Amino acid sequence: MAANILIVEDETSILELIALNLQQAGFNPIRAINAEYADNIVKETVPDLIVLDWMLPGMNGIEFLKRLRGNSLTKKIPVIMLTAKSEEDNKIMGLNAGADDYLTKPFSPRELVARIKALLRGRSPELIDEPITISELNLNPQTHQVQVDDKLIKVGPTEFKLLHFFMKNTEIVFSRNQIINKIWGNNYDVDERTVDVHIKRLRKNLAEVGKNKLIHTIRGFGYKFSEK
Amino acid sequence: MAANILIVEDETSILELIALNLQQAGFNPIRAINAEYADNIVKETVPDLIVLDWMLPGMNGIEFLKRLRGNSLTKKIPVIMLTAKSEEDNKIMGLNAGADDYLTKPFSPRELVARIKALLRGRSPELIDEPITISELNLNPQTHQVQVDDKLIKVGPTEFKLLHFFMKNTEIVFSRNQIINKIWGNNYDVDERTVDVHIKRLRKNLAEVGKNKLIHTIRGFGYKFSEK
DNA sequence: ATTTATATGTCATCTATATGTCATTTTTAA
DNA sequence: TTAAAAATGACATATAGATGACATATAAAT
Repeated sequence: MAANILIVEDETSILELIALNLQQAGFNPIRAINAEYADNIVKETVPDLIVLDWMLPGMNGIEFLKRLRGNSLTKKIPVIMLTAKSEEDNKIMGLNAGADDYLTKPFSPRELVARIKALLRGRSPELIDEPITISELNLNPQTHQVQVDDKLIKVGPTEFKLLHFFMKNTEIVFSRNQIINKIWGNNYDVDERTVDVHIKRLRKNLAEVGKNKLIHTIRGFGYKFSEK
Repeated sequence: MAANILIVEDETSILELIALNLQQAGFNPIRAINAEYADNIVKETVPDLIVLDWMLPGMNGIEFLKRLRGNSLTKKIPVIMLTAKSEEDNKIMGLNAGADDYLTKPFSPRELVARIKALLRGRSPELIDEPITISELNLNPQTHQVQVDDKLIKVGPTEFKLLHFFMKNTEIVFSRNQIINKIWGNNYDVDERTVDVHIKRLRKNLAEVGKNKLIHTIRGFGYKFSEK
């Protein structure tokens, strides 16, 4: 569920520093110590954002970036470039090559996280855990609360995940299998009917505040969360 | 943990005076003798607050301020403007440009510190280690005491840190790993279950004054401190 | 330096809550 | 009216969290 962020950085101390901070900020860091390695990772799982060091052994950052931009699958991934202070001029080259933002070393991890959030907010807001309100129903991932006005609603762990997922993806119909993959994970083996049961439980919870109608059954296809 | 405060002031005597006083007040002062220099610093580490002189050589204070407000990352940093008495009219301009407070020279360092605290209290209370009281439970980091009314509560070292952390970050759910990182430090290797044990000990301590309910278990996610 | 007290982290056990499945009932669309 | 799909209630099981005990580590006192 958390955004996958690929970090391409050859200095392992910095790599770890970044990874740790991203983890703390609720992201899922993926480490790569050079561009070749990163390239392989990208082929397997397209990350949601890339933090890319300018100076890398072998294929350098710019080259890797150009490659990313040349492929339709990876063309749109937001990229933040890391440059050393002395290479300041490179930032122009970096931005020209298609970087979305850049940061000069040394930088504060806090700022990096802030910039990542800023970029993700623009591109894929569903990946940052911000509070969501839909027809007075408010879900706050930080406080782990669901409420209407000031009335708190008790919701079990799985139901919470389910509701969060729905509220991040309103109006879209999901099959039971899609829901299982999103909530339980890809290689999890649960019965399709189990989804029905959790939907039922969630509806029961929401019924306390009269919001159970937000979850719609699409007969033959699955479920969707909709205001309409 | 101490708040980073950027001071932008061209007269080094005043700069040092301010820096000294902030240090004494437990803040971490960062010095800049002009706006260009300050700009570079801000790019590296976003400070928690800026003390900005109005009259500066080169780019003046207002210009710098406008620049700050134009960037989403720095937009929200509280800024205190310093103006000379003769420039009193400028305070209006300063506030228009987005300053959060202003102070006319000569000012007492004590007053500056007070205003800084006031601003931080509103924006990021976790940065000033002041006593915190939440539903009658009072924690004082200076005296290292926890009490309700006048009744002192005995709390072990780890439990104290834990409680302090929770009281600075109320309502937010933290995973056991996040708690470990915050309390034990980043590269410390303790079992996740250990958190449970310390939570239990803290609850036991708080139970003496009936405040154990302030710590909530969020099944499957972690713990949070909440009045609700 | 030695003793004493206090705090720490881990483990095994107990308890509460959540989970997934199934059988049954109800709803829906043709 | 009927067949398929979805809703529901019940239940056995799994899992996460609470707790008490203990051996060890750390700090304080002598």
